Amino acid sequence: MNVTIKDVARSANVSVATVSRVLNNSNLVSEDTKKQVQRAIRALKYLPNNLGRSLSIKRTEAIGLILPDLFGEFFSELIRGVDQTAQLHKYHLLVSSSHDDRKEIEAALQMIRGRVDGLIIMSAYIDFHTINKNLPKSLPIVLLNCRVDDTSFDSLNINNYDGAYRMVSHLISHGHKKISIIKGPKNNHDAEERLRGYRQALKDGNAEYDSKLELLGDFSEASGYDAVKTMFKKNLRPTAIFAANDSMGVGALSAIQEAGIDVPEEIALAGFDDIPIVQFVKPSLSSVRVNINNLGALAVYRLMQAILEKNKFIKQKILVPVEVIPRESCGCPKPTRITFDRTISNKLNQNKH
Amino acid sequence: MNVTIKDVARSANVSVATVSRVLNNSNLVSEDTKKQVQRAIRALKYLPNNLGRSLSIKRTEAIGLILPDLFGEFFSELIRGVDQTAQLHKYHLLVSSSHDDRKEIEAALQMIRGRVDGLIIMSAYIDFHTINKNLPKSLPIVLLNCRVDDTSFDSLNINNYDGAYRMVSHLISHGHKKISIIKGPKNNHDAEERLRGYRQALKDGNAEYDSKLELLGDFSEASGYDAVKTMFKKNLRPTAIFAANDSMGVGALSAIQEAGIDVPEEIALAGFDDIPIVQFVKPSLSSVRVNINNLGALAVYRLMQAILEKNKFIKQKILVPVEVIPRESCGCPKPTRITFDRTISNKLNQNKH
DNA sequence: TATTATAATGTAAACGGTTACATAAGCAAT
DNA sequence: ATTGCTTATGTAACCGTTTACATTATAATA
Repeated sequence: MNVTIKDVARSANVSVATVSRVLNNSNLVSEDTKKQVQRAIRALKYLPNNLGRSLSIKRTEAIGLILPDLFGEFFSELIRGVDQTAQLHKYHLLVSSSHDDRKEIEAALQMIRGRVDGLIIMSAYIDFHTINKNLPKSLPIVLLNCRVDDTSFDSLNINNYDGAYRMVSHLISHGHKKISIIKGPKNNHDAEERLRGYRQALKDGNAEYDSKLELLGDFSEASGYDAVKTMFKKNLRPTAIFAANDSMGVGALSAIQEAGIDVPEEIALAGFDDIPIVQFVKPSLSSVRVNINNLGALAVYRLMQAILEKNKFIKQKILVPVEVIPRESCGCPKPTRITFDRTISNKLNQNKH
Repeated sequence: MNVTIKDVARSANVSVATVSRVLNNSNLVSEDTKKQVQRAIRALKYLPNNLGRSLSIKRTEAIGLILPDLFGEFFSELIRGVDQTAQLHKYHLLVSSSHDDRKEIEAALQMIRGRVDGLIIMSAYIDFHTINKNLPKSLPIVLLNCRVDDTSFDSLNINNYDGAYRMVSHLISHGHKKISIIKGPKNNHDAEERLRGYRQALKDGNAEYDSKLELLGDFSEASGYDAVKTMFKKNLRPTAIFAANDSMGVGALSAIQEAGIDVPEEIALAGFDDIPIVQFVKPSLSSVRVNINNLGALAVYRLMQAILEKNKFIKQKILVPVEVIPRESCGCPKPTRITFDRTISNKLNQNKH
């Protein structure tokens, strides 16, 4: 059906080996022959098939990224960071997303297997057993923000605990003693760690602990909005609220303002992730900055090490540091606007041209 | 190195054909033999290699999605829509992003070629020639939001022109005669179409046309903010501003409010895309709703048709309709909150379990 | 001139699967 | 006993590349 290397060889009156050499810029082929082959390639509109090539050289020159069903800017930032870094290493990226239960993730692992030279996995449902059952021992893997205990995998985790701890401590330093949290979704590792940081900060800061102050949320704007509405309905009145991510923080802000309550005078507010939008709401939202782009870049960097050094690669568990960004919503003065990573990366892109 | 089908065959004392039959649930193999083979598979921890399989059956059971340099919520929504629909058809998705010039997109096409059974392409830089040079004639393709003139490709486009036209007409119906636009990035097809709609609406509505009212932007929050700051500095005072996307709309809102000017009383404001956040800013932002999730789903649907019906698939150019959502920022009363697609799709997901 | 090194090309065996076709065994019908 | 059908299995070609090794031609050296 499609034209193959054999057709080219026949048409150019050479062997397939010679055609292959031309394709791979081998210097073991004479100028005349090379021209002749290239003519045939053009004439037949020949396009090499990657499958055959990969099978033969046992490399795909691609890495895989397995993601849960996530939404918002985190997702695109992460993919961008991963893709850009992969391209830097002359690797291509294959993303497979929306895997939110064990079956789906197993299916994803099975399909990606053989198509990539290494794999970055971000999933709440991944574990030693699932990986070992579905992936060859020899495939380099980096786990991203996974719940991982043993040292058999290289792993990268955002220091969610530390970020939450420091942000809540910051609220306490403003004098708050009654601080609510709007929690993230059940079964989400990030959410759990942020909750843990919140609790520890309360304890260490001698602030009030009350399980009623722990409001339910699922990381969406709407859930943050609803959490606050429900809170008011129950006549709960914390002096500060820590939203486990910015989307919920923005939703919460909207609900507080609708109730005619001033932020930060009557209720202080803080979020997590530092998505671009939080600098543009009124008042600007204090948040915990996670450099998602860098996170993706770092994951690829580790993976490339693992692929290249194969046997002598040393697995690590890395905690990626975060940064508290105080803004108006917690009672701090408005800081100068931060330049986005995006802007920086765009500039880098432009330099490439 | 890795264990192959041959190793399994040897270990189970059968031929590779029999092992293959077991793997593919052929009913041409006796129960006893099947058990024996399965035992060997488990014992050797055999994992079939997709490359070999795909090469042999000439199908990959995967589709590709080629994207420009992505940021913001648009892309996560799109990827989700595409992935979910692909999974529905038992297909897997390979995403390749960050292709913002001709060279990069050619590299992407070359790498993805052979690894997928069909391709969805979204790019400002794609054209007939690039596709024909880098992809086999036989590969089914759907173009998404590309600048496409001829009918040689199946294509899907958001009706940007119509959305902008109707939103600006809506502003005019509020009595505005002096309406600014914050434009999107150069060379962006969406941005161009939205600008075209803006201009035509001004003309048809007998509103003032002045090229000074066309402010520069690049779809980022910061650019919307800066556009308005610059506008004030130049003492330009339109009574309404149409931001070519919501991110810029939010940035613009922030700048207007910092100047102590009331929205919508003194300046009305509207955006485009209807990202979730716009319902939660004060005042809520009027916008043009694009059902991105559906857009992705529709693209996959068309592609699956093209893959399955191969020869008898009829190429179309489809314009995806959009919806004007008036909110407070243009002077309309605040509508009831819309349920997100996300929420709907999550519910669908839950039903799957 | 005979020998050896080098350069250009070809042959054929991988890579890891699937599958058309061949074969063999068992059984029922003639 | 022969024939034909069904079921289970094996053999080997094929998918589209790369590449180790073999071969040949050409030039340099003894």
